Amino acid sequence: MHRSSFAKSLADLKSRGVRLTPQRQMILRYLKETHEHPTAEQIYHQVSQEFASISMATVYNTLHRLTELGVIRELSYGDMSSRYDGNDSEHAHLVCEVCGKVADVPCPPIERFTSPELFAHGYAVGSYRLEFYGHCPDCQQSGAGQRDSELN
Amino acid sequence: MHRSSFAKSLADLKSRGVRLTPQRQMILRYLKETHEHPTAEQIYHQVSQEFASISMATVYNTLHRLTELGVIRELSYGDMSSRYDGNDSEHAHLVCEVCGKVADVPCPPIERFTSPELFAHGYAVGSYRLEFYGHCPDCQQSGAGQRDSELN
DNA sequence: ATACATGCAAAGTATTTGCAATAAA
DNA sequence: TTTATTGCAAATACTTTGCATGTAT
Repeated sequence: MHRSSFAKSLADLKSRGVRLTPQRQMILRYLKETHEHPTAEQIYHQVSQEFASISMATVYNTLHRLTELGVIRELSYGDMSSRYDGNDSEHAHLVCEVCGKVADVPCPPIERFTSPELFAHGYAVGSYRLEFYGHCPDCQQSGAGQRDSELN
Repeated sequence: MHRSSFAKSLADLKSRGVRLTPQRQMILRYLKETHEHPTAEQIYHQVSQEFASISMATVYNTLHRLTELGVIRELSYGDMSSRYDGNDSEHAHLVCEVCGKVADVPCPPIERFTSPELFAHGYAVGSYRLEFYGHCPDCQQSGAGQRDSELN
């Protein structure tokens, strides 16, 4: 038996002296338990059900703080709101350009696609992002495809 | 001698029946000639010098159209405005998280990092994006680092 | 000639901020 | 008790839209 990813992150944050308000715990738990890559809006909606008075400002505050602390990831896109990912292990994403759904895919270790030219620029690289864009199975069959709003 | 990337794209668009207004040509030329990955604002500013009456709406319209046509790429980020890339060949980016500067890096062919799991999801993948985040040489030495606004 | 692009100003959306009230440590 | 976080409302930043005018083909 191993502790949930949520419990692990929580302990980690506590040991780092991060203040753990109920709001933060709920947001973190939700992100660690879902695989949905929700938007701030969806997180707000979800967490509101248990904690009615929470505000969007707190949701955004918390998401930034957790991202900065490295326990979640922010995925930003040009034409839709950012999505948040509780899976902090190394992986890539499959993004549906029609409905916005995001799926996780395993990803080769970073060394696989780093080149000497990369280092030649002298950047101190801390992280990377690999994403594939396309149409998900649902949106391929339903000719027109559902909008970003409907499912995902 | 080979035709400039701009001339090539222009001919390509013409043959595809795309209406080539002076505004569009200027924006496209600028993007094909710079390696700066400018924002919409920067493009507007630059093109305004030759074509004073151009509007932001036209800049955005054009950027979307050109992206859709596949001759440029849009790079969106969470905390700053999108940047546009006239280099339509396969490559990755090095992004400075301090000043926002974006550099091109060669990138292995897509097959190098696709896995069976990727296909198992059934997505029809059309494109991908690979980005490395870190601190550029300039921002590493200048301890505090310049802000997104200053240089890049 | 005509469909499509432009430019303006107004609207929209996502996200951020200031600040007084509140609660975690 | 102290200092960071919350929640509200107002503000900002970026991007999009409606519509009358203009223009590339």
